[in-house]
Amino acid sequence: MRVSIKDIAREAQVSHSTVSRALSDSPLVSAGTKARIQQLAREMGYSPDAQARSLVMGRTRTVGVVVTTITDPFIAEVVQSIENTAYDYGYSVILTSSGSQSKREIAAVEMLQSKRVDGVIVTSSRVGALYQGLLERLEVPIVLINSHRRQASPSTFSVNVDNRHGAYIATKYLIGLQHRRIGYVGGRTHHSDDQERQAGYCEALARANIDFDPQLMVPGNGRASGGERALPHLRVLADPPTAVLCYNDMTAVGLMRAAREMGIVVPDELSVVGFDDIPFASYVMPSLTTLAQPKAEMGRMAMRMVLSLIGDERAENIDKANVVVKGRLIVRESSGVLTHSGAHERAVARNT
Amino acid sequence: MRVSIKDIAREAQVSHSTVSRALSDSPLVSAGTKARIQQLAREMGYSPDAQARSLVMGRTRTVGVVVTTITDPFIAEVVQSIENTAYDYGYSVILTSSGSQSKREIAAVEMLQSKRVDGVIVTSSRVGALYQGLLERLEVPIVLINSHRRQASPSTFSVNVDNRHGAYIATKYLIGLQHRRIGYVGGRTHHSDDQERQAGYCEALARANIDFDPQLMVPGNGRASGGERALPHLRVLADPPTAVLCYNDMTAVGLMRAAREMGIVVPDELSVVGFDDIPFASYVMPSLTTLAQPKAEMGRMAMRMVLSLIGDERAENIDKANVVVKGRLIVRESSGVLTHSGAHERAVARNT
DNA sequence: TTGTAGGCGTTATCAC
DNA sequence: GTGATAACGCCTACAA
Repeated sequence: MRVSIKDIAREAQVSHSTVSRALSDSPLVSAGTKARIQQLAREMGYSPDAQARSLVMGRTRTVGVVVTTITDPFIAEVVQSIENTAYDYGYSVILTSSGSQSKREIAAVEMLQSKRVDGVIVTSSRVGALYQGLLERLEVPIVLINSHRRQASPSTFSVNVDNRHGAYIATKYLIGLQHRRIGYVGGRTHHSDDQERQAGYCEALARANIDFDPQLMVPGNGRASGGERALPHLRVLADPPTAVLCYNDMTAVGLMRAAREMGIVVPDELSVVGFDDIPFASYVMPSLTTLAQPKAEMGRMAMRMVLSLIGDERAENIDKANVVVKGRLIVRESSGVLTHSGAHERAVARNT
Repeated sequence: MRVSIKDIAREAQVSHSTVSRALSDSPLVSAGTKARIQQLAREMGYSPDAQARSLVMGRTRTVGVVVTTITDPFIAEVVQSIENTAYDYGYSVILTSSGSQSKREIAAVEMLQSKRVDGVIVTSSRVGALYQGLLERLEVPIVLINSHRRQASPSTFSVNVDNRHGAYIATKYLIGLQHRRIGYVGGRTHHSDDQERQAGYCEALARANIDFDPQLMVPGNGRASGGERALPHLRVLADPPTAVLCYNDMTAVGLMRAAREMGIVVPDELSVVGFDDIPFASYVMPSLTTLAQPKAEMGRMAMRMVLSLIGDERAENIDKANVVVKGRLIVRESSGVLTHSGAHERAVARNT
């Protein structure tokens, strides 16, 4: 049988309210009985029932985290940071994944509502009108990480990477390496982050007086297969690109795989730059130059923003706003100065 | 204000018990009032309070999942499968990560106990005596995935990959490719899964009448850095290995990176085999031959085993046991038949 | 300093 | 069929 404060009360010959006070370290209990009760509670293996407490307190100290899939390495890092931060503040995390299916999005929101979470964090989703409406009906703070949404709302805030800036920096870097024919392989079209990255890419070209060539911009899908399929479209051009910026690292990885199969040497013949800096970016070969998103920081900020919106004093100095954080370029091996040497010479040279 | 069954009762001019019955679709309510109440509940935006319900029902329909870190791609896949299965059965998941710190392990168990989870799944942890004792005090079913534990206990079951068999298969495969000098780069020493994989490796050698050479077995740490550091130790040997089995994929990836830096061509000069089949195994270059663990199946089994142990009728046909599942070898590019050709010829040949 | 009583939102057991 | 009433485990006025 599970032991409750009543059981302790009986054992200690006091009322259950005294036990409750003693266990919450209230000053309204004599030091003696307090110590005695706390000791007893330990001995009896008492564990407070969070549900009963929440029922009367009106707070669960629980947040819901909604992801598309936790197997996405970017999302996993963000979630890890959310969980760590939640732990620091005495909160726990209910994890739900939607697989981008609206049926599961709906189920997730309903379940989080029934569980009476104090706040919700949504990561990397396209938040449709229906979904957003659902979320807002929860009447708890909502923080969206890298998620596009229709419109602002009083209780919904966001933490986003500066997509435009990131793509701008990355493209500018490639231009600095003398590249003039720079491709862009996108994510899913109509996703706002893809569009923003496109915009940053175009802006960098424009500032360097490089004509934008729509042929150099091909769509992907945010996964490796997108990059893999994109490369042939670029190589078939009369004047193919010498460098490619990819929507994200997985796209870049797929593109590099295609390059290898086509016998194109990266970075000698083609520079490749990704976006995200997933852990694997440094382990692919060649290792991937990429625009790193501050994933841990974003998770931490989102969690603290939720706390702040809930009214937790410990996080009151946190911005309650739509925060935009800047990424930074991490230069690795997949990018290099434009050269005119062929692959063959290079490969031989490397092995002598 | 949040709407409760009392609010609906007032509005519908019935007692709150009738509302409760109507909403749970009890046959003890007339079809008319039932429909009326359900309609009203929808209009008023009613959401049942899971905590209040759990309080009286004695079940939360929630399971706790304890991981070391969700950023481990193997763990992420397992957790995703757990979450999917939980969703299928109407359960939700509380995620906690311990970072292998006993302080956080303790906190996690306490929190899960307070939250009154119906069961717990622990992934890829070394479950120390203290930790296991703590878990068992929860008095709920516990299922360990790939986690070593001291001893059996009535409510604690496990789902494990057959480490010995997996390493045996992988090593046998390399022997079949004519390799005779085969190295093994371990995980953290004293982890039982590492020891079991070692045993499988040794067994395969023994059956092929290949002498076991302790010099060919070097420790790692389960991460890329372990593989990276291990390779030099192997190459410095008088008779270095022509193939290496690694404790896991990350170790293999690190080892391949070291190989590249040392100018060793995989698989021409060195065959590399991993263990796990993390998603990236197929994207590293060369792609990694590895022993795949059935991650989705393991997550699903663990979750269903919990349900079965809880007494959920829908999962009653599930084994309540210490299940061992077999992995299967996935041959990719990082392994090949032993040859005596040098790197130079090969590399040139490839680029012509 | 301690005890009594009420209530949080449910479900369940009785009567009627 | 429906409605009181109690109970789940906890917190918190209010009373003593």
